[in-house]
Amino acid sequence: MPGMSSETALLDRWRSLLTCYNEVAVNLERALAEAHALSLSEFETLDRLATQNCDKRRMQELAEAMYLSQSALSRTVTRLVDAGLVERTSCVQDRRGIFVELTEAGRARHAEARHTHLAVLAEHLPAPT
Amino acid sequence: MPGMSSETALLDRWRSLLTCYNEVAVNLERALAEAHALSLSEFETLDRLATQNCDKRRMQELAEAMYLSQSALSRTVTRLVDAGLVERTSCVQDRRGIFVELTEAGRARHAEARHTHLAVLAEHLPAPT
DNA sequence: ACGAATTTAATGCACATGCATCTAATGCTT
DNA sequence: AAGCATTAGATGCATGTGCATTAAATTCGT
Repeated sequence: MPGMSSETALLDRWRSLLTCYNEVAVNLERALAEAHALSLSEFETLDRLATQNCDKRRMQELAEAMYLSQSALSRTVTRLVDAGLVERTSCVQDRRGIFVELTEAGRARHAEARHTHLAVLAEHLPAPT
Repeated sequence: MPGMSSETALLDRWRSLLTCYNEVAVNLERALAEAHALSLSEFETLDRLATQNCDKRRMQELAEAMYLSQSALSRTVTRLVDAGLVERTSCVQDRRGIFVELTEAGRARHAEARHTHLAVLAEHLPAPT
């Protein structure tokens, strides 16, 4: 029966991807929440802002680099604003646009959380075969 | 600076895992919903029941093999029951336990959906390097 | 230059999930 | 045998997400 073994190989790869992803994601989520009061989405948002050269990003640019819908990102940013970690500033060139910018507190929180992030990856992300 | 390149390698692997997982998961979710009115969790639940030798599983056994909390699984099963795809039958040996069992409709739905599942994996799961 | 179409981001809504709790049944200790 | 601890699974609750819609600003067509 042709294609049989490639089907099971495909399923195996998907299963192992799923296992691996969930293992890391669950532990990241827990560690970031406990140690830094951040969800994974929140950390990823801060990380995009801290990592890219300029600390000021349009919502849309942010959304493109992330695995969140536009609405989910909007609310994530709202939570970060409420926590004092980012600020929204409207953009003069196109007044529909919104800039999101790290605050000092946001930069500091990200710097702390980065270590936890790396530690969890080192512990739970299996080495490449 | 020691460990520097391994850190970026770690981050790169995590990013690519994330990208890959999201790409596949989003497409699976959409394809299964459109073509078979199933969420990924629902499909995975049916799949566990259809794949394991006996079609009758305790909630707990099911939960162990899945990436869902106990409560999420309980509600997923409730949705599948409402859709007529599985049945709950209580277990005589231990009357706290609940057996979950595929119905004929459930078996049929899984058989159809399996093809969609494989097709999406084949299309979106990158080949191993 | 004016109006329609498009784009940006926020919001109402429905819903799936996890945590904590609850109920029922079983096991364990004395 | 009685009582306490444990286990199985369901449910209340809070929350994060996506879809569809909305409001405001910009762009395009004529």
